Amino acid sequence: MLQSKLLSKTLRESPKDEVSQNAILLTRAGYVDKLMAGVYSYLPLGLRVLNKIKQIIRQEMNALGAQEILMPALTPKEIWVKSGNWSKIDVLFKLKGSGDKDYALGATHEEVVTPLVKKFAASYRDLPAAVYQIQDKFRDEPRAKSGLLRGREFSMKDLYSFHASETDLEEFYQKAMQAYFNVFTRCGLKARLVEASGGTFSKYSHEFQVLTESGEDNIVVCNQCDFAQNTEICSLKVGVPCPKCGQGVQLVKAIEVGNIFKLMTKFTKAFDYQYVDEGGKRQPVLMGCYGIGPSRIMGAVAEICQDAKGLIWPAALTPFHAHLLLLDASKKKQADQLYQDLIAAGYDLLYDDRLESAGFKLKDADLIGINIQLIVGEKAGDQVEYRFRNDSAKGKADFNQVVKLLEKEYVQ
RNA sequence: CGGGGUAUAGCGCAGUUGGCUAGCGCGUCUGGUUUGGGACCAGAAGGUCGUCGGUUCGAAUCCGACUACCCCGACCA
Repeated sequence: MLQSKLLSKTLRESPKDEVSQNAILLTRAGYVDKLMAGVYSYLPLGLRVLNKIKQIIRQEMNALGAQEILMPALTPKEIWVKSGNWSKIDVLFKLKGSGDKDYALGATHEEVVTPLVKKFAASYRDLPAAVYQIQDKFRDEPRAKSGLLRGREFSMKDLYSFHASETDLEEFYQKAMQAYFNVFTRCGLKARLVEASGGTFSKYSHEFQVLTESGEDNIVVCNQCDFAQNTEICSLKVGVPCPKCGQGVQLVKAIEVGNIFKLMTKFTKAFDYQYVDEGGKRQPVLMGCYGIGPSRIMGAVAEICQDAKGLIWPAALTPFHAHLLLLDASKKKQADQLYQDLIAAGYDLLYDDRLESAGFKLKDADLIGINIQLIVGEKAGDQVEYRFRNDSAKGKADFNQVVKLLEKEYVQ
């Protein structure tokens, strides 16, 4: 991709109406554009990152044996009334269509998925069943804030599992938990499993929290063991002994990036979903649900992976494998050739071919934060200078060495 | 939904004891000189001053209402 053609423009100054770091940096670097409070457009750079996150999630969900589907975002009032959530979910976006018909925009999809799976998985032979989708969710938050972290429309991967027995649900729940850890690790985040309330769903749930000062959630954690609880259910005071290992607990801030629940029969009862067992008897179906917010992961990574110069994308999420910078116009042929050759070798490059000063391009590249910078200029002669944005390595290399470098970083 | 703040060109801002043609920086366009850490010179385009109403000879400026956005809180399937 030629940067001269890329639809985005970096901003020297922070947008006036953003305070959160993720919104400031993603806006300044040209990844997103705010349409209204809590609602963002993803520009080409931002969409690439978002898609990489979604792809990682897809791989982990597929490995779990879940099948990807896509449900509608526009839903009829009736299903929400049936579950009781028409009045219980206060952030539900409700709207009227012609003929005065009531609709809701999907804030979650139990109401759609439960009757859906019921149609196709009526026998014990069909269970367990697990389906997921990646779709935008709509929640009428009383106060959207913190950039991508709390929006009114945001990307969500929601997985639902259906089981014939509690042990089967438990087994899947554990596997899903591991898959979630895999997702966060691959996205460059250290997530912590935290016990939390289940909201209107179930008594307790597990959240995946990324510890950072810029988080919105308060959690009580033990540094010695894996004990962690959200303050919404935790009554422990700072410094008191950990109920699990006896060491002192502390209060920290965190960003919630995932949440899993055992719903048991809450929705299968509401939608009268039972399966037929080996003996021909009808039995209750047990259900679990598992959510991850790709856009929130993007916000969390932007919040954490940055320095004074700009963003620093982890290798797995970088919008392009490398950012090629032409700093000396007289070497355009060399840079063009490198660009063509690396594309031919299968890599995604952003090529800064603009007629801008060297300093301008270097500043821009640091702000955008692509994992590796490849610089063609006078310093490296016929070679190319490479630099990892996270400062882990830099040097000079010829074409073959650059290919090896990229291979090592991106091809496993 | 309570409290606080903001609203002037694409972005960031100045201008407000009411006054003539609403400015500055960045960005954009034209020409020229530049090119290793956001270059320089010359010229140009770009504005219903958030919206509606009021006061006035005259409103970006004063008054009222509304809207949007940000922050704190409440809320958070």
